[in-house]
Amino acid sequence: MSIRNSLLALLHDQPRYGYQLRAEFEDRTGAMWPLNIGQVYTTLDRLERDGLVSKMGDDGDGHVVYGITEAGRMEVREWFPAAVGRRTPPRNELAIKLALAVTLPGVDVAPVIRAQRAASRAALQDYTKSRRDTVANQRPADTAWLLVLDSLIFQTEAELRWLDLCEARMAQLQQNRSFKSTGKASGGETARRP
Amino acid sequence: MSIRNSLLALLHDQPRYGYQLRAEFEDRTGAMWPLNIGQVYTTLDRLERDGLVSKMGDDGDGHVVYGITEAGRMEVREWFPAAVGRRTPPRNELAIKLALAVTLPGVDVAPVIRAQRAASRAALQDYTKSRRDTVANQRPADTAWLLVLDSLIFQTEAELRWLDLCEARMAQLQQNRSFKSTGKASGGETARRP
DNA sequence: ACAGCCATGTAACTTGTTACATGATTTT
DNA sequence: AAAATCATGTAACAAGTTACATGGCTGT
Repeated sequence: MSIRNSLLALLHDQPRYGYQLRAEFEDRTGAMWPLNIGQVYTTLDRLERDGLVSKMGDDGDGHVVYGITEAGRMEVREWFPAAVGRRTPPRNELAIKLALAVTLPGVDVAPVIRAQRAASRAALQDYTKSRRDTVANQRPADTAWLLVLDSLIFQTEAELRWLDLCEARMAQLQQNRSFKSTGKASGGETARRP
Repeated sequence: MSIRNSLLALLHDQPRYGYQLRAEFEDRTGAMWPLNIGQVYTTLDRLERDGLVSKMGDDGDGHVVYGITEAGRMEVREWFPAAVGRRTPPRNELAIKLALAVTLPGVDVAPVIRAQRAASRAALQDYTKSRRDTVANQRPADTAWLLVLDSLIFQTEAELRWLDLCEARMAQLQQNRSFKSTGKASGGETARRP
């Protein structure tokens, strides 16, 4: 849905053609989420099918220019203020993976956490470096790209903190098991089988 | 990919049938990401097509039980320690939306941020409440569900902090524009047109 | 008898990805 | 002349969602 809505928002601003749409999108997101050009054309087809955009013919340079329709404008006006991801947040593959790792027997959780932490740390460093470089350039046009970078940084930091918590929780569990095996059952370990 | 890998991981533990797979998945993720039963069957078909699982026939109760193959086991052993989302992180719809909102003329950013903040705050409260309830129950079986909740909480907190930053950045930009219009150009606003 | 859950599936659909074909224009 | 980039598209595919059909079994 992101791409569809993004292209629509760009066309809400002004009519554009396929290649332009990709360039504008990647300008704003700093090419963090590269947009395949094929995707642009198929999405434009679908938007046209749904009556949200329409071919406006040539622009003099032979480009196939699309314009937004009234129905499309309405969609954009609804999209922007509509909060995202309220109902069911998008599936978090990392969270799912660790949830399975800690509950399935025979999976060694520690290396999973370690590998992810290394990757997340590397990503965070990359983002931070990009941020330094971007700020150094001092180009006000990069406002959007900076926001995207900040979002990625915040997210990754949260991920790292969560990984720490996972590790600590696992250690705690191990300890609890030790206590139990030495006779000191913890309060939470009430028997539940009849 | 999450679902496919999750089902495979569950079958790596032991053979199961469709309904069971959904139940096990939702047990572990606390039904935060509900799994449509139809999806389970189509995914099993694809896994079988790819030679990662195979029908093991009946289990005595008439259930269609699937088992994992050697190829499937290898996939699972690769999946767990493989870090997630390194290359291109999954598209963040909120980040994209705000990046477009701040760069497209004619979009009022403030209400977009406000609406999202309200929604995120509400979500955070829900998660926090669920967490309190779950901890109160003191059932050790909920370890995975707690981790998932913590992940959601961390993520949402990061989102809220990021929204604050966006708002501050916007205010700053406004101020810069005022300065400029009163003749005091800021350092970052170097002219770039030839 | 009927409602509701367990259980297995199928069909049609959406968004998004990848690979390929084709030709024009620009750069080296 | 060759290579790269601009530009438009198509075909095949993957993952996931939704709605529907079907039948057995259980509890009221």
